[in-house]
Amino acid sequence: MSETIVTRFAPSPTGFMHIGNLRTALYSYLLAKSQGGKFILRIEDTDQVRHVEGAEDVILQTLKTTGIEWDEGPVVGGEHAPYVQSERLPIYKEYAEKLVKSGHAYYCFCTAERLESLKNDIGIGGYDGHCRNLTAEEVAQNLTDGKPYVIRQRMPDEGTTSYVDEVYGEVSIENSELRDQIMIKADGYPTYNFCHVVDDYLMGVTHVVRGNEYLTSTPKYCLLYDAFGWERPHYVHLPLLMGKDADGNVSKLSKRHGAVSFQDLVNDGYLPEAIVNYIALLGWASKDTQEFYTMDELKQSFSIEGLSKSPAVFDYEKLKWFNSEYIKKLPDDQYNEKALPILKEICPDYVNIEKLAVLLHTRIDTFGEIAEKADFVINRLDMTSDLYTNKKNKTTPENCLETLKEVLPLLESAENWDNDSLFALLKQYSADSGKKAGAVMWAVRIAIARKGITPGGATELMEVFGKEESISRMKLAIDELTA
RNA sequence: GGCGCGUUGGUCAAGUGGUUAAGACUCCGCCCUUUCACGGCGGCAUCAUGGGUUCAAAUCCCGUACGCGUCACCA
Repeated sequence: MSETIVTRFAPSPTGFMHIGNLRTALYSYLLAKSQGGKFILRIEDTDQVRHVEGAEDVILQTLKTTGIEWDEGPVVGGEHAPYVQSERLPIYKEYAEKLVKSGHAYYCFCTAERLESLKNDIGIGGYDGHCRNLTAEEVAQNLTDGKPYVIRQRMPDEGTTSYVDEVYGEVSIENSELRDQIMIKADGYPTYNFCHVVDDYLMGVTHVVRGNEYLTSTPKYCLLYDAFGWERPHYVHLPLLMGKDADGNVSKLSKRHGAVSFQDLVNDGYLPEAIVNYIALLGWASKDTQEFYTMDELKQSFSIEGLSKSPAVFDYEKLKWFNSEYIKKLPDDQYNEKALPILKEICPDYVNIEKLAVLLHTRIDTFGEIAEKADFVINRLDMTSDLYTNKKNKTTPENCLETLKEVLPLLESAENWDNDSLFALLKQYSADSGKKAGAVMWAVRIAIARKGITPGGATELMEVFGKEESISRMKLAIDELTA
């Protein structure tokens, strides 16, 4: 009988969801779901100093909108409740005491000052084991004296500890490298190093999926499992997500590289589906060349073998491409639901925003770009007459002026102001006048748009502007060219 | 600094001893075309480095370099 896979995502509530954390959650979720397993969400809020109010909601909300559903955890509950560590304090205390009794842990009464001076003497993070061998009487005396204390894990003096990571293979560390880390802090809260082990065991987690910053500290956790006599879980460490700065240097993805939280990305106009699709492929790849994945397809395809060992650089260009593809695939009603409110907000009343939205559909990478792409609609841009010069169509400011003067009355008397009618009208003029269609279109488009690169052609834009504004703009253009 | 992990084009990557070293993004060119975009076609560009092992190495071994991570009463 093969065991049922149980994975978890255990974020600490910091107030925002880093994209790297989201990817960890995704992989953890996918690993469970790819094998019909269970996925648990647990909140690790043991750092009271850095606690942020309402931060838990950000986590829940992000997972919901990305489609990562937890089988056990906050809101949905489960047989291992509670799922918030600050509500599990007695459990950690109990298990820590067990280790003290068995000799795998000990009380430490060293003051912050003493620890600080140690740093100067024996280097970073050193602890000299000062309280390692206190007698039971000394401990009891200190306790009755009310001295503050922590509980430390007693590391073996010699030997090595190793484990086999599912991604990186065997990892071995000399026990002499391991510090007697703190399990229970002076404020009674446990540290991550201790409580995640207890919780993972108690909750039946079979596969620990997390970033590879834990790769070298995992032997300490293995030792904890051993001390309790528990079976060690499988470890799946993930390559880190990197960012590249202006100088081309890479480092762990952080705010200096741009928007790095899920919410930032959404606010910039990225679709959750596109974000998930992109980050799924940052550090994982399937054997085939498929690029687009729905969450269901990811659940089907995901496997540990596809995980990469080397760090991946987050590339905003590729995210943009994914996003533009997802926008193009969006059905009209869903696209309009997002685009129309933005256009309504920024466009003058005479603008046909429905038509403009259609033009923009295949031309934006993010919804945040709409304002920029539509700037010429919102304002009459400053322009110079050299925009009228186009080599391919052999246009010049002079011949454009002539075209505009001749076209203006035709437009003024036009009865239908839709794209097809306007296009037919200008085509007819082109045939009658013997001018190239492209040249006519160019003159009209520049005159009304006042911009070289526009979403859509001359007649499409006239439809967007409506008759009155189009003609008004054209008259302005004629005046400027004449002067 | 000690320890650990990593290194295929600018980026994401496939590749598990014999391949013309896939594919995608970016960039460039061409076609389509009322500009731009979309779409279609094509192109530039990669196995960090030095030694081995082997008939044969991007693939296996060792060294070097570089990068990253980690050494907290943070997670």
